[in-house]
Amino acid sequence: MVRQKIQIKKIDDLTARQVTFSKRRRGVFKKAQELSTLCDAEIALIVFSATGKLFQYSSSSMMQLIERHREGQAENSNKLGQPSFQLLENNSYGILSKMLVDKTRELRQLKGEDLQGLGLNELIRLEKMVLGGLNHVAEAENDKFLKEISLLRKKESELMEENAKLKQQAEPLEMVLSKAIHPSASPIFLMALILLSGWAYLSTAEDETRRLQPRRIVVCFS
Amino acid sequence: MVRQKIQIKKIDDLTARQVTFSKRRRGVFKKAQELSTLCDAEIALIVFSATGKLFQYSSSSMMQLIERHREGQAENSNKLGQPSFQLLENNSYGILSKMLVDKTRELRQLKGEDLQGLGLNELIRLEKMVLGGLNHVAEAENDKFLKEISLLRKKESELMEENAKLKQQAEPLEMVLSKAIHPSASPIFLMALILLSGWAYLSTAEDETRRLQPRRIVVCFS
DNA sequence: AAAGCTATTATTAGCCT
DNA sequence: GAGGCTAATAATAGCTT
Repeated sequence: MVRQKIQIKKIDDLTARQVTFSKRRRGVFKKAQELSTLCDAEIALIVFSATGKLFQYSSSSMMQLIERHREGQAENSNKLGQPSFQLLENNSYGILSKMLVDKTRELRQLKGEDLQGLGLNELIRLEKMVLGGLNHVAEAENDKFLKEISLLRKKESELMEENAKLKQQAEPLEMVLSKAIHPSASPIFLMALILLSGWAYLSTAEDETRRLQPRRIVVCFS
Repeated sequence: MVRQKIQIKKIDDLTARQVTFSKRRRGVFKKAQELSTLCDAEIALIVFSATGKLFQYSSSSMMQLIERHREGQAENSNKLGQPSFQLLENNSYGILSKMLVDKTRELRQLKGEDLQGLGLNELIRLEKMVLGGLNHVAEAENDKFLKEISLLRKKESELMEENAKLKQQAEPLEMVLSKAIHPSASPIFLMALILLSGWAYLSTAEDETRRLQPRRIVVCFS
């Protein structure tokens, strides 16, 4: 921004990084305050330095703003109002249950998003026609763009896969909890499930590809 | 700050206030992001417009940052969770424990990735110098690229936040497990709780639509 | 209402003390 | 390290479309 333009990436030199942190932190806080005053907005700004020190600004009460933010986030949630949800809300598993509901909603929204390309290939071809072989800079740039996009898409795909895995891990817990607190669950019934599940897990977990197609299990007790 | 210096007080004209809000909001968010990237700081920024609309930015997970802020404020360093985790690793709850360990490792690797830009701005400027104003196609293409990249980065950020949230779900799981080793808990009940999780997973994972409506189970003993 | 355009002010990177 | 300086970039107020 000054004597020389800098690129926005982590500053290597520790001293320079600390100086920049101190200067820019003041700048951001000032901008936040100005925005709040000029436009009658409510703002909360929390900054942790790399060393873990906390700096904060809020136009009114930080707690109030955080609470309002939490409410705003949860605003869209209750459509899955499962019967078990009501049951869980007033007991010790309420927090966990609520988190699961929120997560489920977010995943549904995520899946609804359109992840397709935007006709980039068409534009690339058109550009090549116009430029011929003369513009090497543009081509290098395109490569850079395409690599970045490819990287981001790969990352996105990995993240979605991870999300799916995490989701699969988490959801059984919800079911477990709702069942676990049911007063009529018999210890013998649960023991039977222990035997079932232990065997089923061991017999499928060794192979990732089999996990999504568990063996069909037939168990007879006599 | 421009054509004429303004004083920092609430802007009277509604339209002007909205325009300024939109412009300056972008500015503050950009500054926050730059500070986070340049100085390796963790930042959460929550903005409510005068009309109550929520805008937010966070360098990692908003929930994590708010939680960290709350802890920092309370100054209650309770360091819970770690002891119980340690305990779990060597006991009979190995399956669940292993799932947690794996997930934690994956998330740590994910966080270690470098998500910074790749000097695209440098290339863009160079291209503009070479092409002058003649090549409108290339500029349209760049916009397209940049929008795609921006979209992907936004998506990536959302996914990472989601992952962080999913990770946080696991923490209650730890609490469940720490309760599991509480002397007053029934071993049979807790074993059932844990292993049923594995069973429920296997019995529903094959079908996305059935996941929230697990199969009805009938077990007969005689 | 939203997007683009400058003239101006605001911010700040690299130095220096 | 903290604070000050200044050239240079970044942000943006007031317009226009």
